[in-house]
Amino acid sequence: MAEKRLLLIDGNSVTFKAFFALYTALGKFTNSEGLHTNAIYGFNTMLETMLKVVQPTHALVAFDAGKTTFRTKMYDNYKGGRAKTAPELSEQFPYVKELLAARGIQTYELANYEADDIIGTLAKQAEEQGFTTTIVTGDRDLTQLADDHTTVSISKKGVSEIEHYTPAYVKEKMGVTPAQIIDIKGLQGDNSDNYPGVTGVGPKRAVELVSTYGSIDGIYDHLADITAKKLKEHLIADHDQALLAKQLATIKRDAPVEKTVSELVYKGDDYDQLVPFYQKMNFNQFLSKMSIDGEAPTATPGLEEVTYTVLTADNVTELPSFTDGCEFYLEMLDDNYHTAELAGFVIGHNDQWWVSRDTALLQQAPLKGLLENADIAKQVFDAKRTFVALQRLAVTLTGVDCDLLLGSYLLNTYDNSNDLGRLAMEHGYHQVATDEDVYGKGAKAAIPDDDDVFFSHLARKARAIEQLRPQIFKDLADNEQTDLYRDIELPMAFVLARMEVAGITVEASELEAMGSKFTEQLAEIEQTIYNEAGEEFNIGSPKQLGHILFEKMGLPVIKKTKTGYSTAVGVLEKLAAEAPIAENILKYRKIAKIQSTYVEGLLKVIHPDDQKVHTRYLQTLTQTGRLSSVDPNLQNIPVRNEEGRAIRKAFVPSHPDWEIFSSDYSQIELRVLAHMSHDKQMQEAFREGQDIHAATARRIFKMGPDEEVTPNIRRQAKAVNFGIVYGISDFGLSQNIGISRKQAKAFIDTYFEEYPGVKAYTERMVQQAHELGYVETIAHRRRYLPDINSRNFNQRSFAERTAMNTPIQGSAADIIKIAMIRMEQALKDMQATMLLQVHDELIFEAPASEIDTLAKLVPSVMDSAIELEIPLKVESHYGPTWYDAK
DNA sequence: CGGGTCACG
DNA sequence: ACGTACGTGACCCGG
Repeated sequence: MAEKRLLLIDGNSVTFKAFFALYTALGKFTNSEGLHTNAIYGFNTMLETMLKVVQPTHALVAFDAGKTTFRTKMYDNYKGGRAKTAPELSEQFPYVKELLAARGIQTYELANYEADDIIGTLAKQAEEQGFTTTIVTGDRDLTQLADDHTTVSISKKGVSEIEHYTPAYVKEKMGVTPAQIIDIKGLQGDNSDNYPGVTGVGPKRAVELVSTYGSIDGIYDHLADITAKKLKEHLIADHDQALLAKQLATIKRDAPVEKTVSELVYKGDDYDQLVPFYQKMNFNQFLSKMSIDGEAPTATPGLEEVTYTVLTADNVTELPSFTDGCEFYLEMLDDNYHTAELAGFVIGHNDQWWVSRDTALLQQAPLKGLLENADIAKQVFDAKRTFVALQRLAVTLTGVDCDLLLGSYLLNTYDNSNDLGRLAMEHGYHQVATDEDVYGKGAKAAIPDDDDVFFSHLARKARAIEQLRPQIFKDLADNEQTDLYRDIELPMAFVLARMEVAGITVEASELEAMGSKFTEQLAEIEQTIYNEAGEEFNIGSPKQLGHILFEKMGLPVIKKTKTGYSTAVGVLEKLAAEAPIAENILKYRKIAKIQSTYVEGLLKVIHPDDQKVHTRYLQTLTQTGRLSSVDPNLQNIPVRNEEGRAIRKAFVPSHPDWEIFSSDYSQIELRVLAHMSHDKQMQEAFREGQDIHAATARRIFKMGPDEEVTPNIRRQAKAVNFGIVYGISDFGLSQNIGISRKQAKAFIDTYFEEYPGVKAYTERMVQQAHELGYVETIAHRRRYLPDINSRNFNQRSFAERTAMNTPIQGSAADIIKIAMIRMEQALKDMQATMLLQVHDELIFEAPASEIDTLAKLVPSVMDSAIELEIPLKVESHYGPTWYDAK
């Protein structure tokens, strides 16, 4: 007999999961009638995966019937206190059922019972009839149903990420058998279902108790063996609660389900229903997938045909003049556009496309003129990348109107894929493949030899830019982000491009000299460490190091990581008092880091032609609006300790008798906080030019006017200020400055009393995040915080801290970006060149003769970039190397 | 390819 | 009861 495979899905749970997994894209998932479709889409994605993996012969999706069940009769507050289901979600349930009907899968619900109980009951029947069963849910409680013939698949974060629980995996992951899950639940209760277990027992303790005594009954049989006094008291006091909780957690295996397993035959897709359904939902991707699989004769094809003309030296002059603007895309396989081979390009408009592999054509008329003509609007994807690459051909891209990547990132910081095909998909446009699909991935990635494959892909990219542009601009306008896009981010792209192209000179000889010195030092320390350890081992391996320190030498274990012993700085510093080896390891680590990352790392990326390094600033990556820097990262060159700082001696001007000049904002984040919070006290401190950390110390420690602020007290106040900016928690602060949590809480409370405006600000940001789902910077940069309503404490807390921090960090990023754009203008008649940005600092090179001018000009541009309620302060330094510009 | 560690603001 | 400071990137190890 053929194998019988049953697929059982918890419809409510999976729909919920899908809804929240695609929550940030909620706005993108609507059909033409305004119905939200993200949960339906996510559900179907999950379903596709499961159908493929399980290949079921039978299937059913169970739903909850209503609010009252036999459990609410047992316990009034069962699932009480739950937030009402969002209407955007509840409207989707009927369509999930319609989808399932079209896919040939039955649905079922039963009054007084939850979906779990239907599943438990049918799984039991199936077991008796020799089925192999797969249960799909988002709820870990169902792992209690795992057995030799039943796997429980839990959809994790995303809808496509699925974890399969067999009994062995349950044991490994949760530390108990499937049958013991209910005992765990009995002890710890369930917050989301709103019932308590035993006071003081969390997951850790519950697992410990259950694995020792087997079950709740086992624990109460051996109460005498339990020595922890408090625990025992709680166990005794909460016995009834524990038994009730266990009962509530137990899934029924004998619910009065009127269906039998044999009735659940999976019929497969009904195209007459499914195709119109997908069309109604606007699920173009699922539609095209059907046709690729060759299953549905009526569906639209995967990708629409695209026509194009191949450009050559002969016909290039026949190009139109594009007075209405044009789309342009320059293809490179490698990320690093400073060096990547230029593989081809596409240009066109109104769905008329011209393509070529011959990028030399771009250097000739009419293309060069067109690209350099400010009056011909260009629509591109990643303007900075395109600009820098064209600059290598001596073509200066001018007149960019739309950068699809930049616009998309501003709308939603998560929509920042460097792959046009992927990004288009995130906006619901499916008529262009991803680069991975066309070019392949990893080492095997290559531009196709087949002209039609390559050119069609290019033409589709240009068409995607043309099609998506109106929507992006409309959405930006709706979000009041047009100014941010037009006046800050788009000009910023070209400022950054020119900084990247300029590069900064690094003296290889200086690095090499340092390198040989470090090599010697490392060899010496290495020997000392081997002697102290009594054997040779790899000091760079935390695993081997942990073995030596804590097993062989028997040093006390101070902290553990997920995988073993922690050997982080804090731990080694504590050990240093009793073991000199710890001190030496710290020394070794410090030098090894400088050597590998900065000496060797930088030497590898110095360009042989010009002795410079050319970083790439990622403008569409961070969630706050900051830049990041890669290949190499020039935003984390050492400065805090002397050995590392010496690396900066290798960064020099590119001409003799020039200097490195640097200006940085002083306390910009706290000033932004003082501005945004309107806090009177904090503003006063800044207006009077006080040392803000000392002023804070006076306030939170209630010091008299004559009392001296000692360095230690100031350090503590500084940590509190930082904490506030990061979105404070008493735990975090206590860890940072080594005080008790209680003391930390007292500090924070006093801080908020002294700076009530700051307190109101933090509360306002968290509230806004709850109400609108996002927070904003001064320039309307937006960050969505989907986890702000999470029932997971950790996720929610993180989102809350982020809600406080992002407007501050992000507004500081807005400010320096404005300054950079104005700076470039201000420098246009000077030789001085802006080279680097390090978040609150700008670095230039300039002839010595221009330094006096710069020393006035740069701070004035920077501190007037934006008008705040308090002044901005800028400090400047210069010298013959970056090291000296301090 | 993820985790640990450490460099920066 | 939960278990955290915010934002990044590069290197090394080991599976």
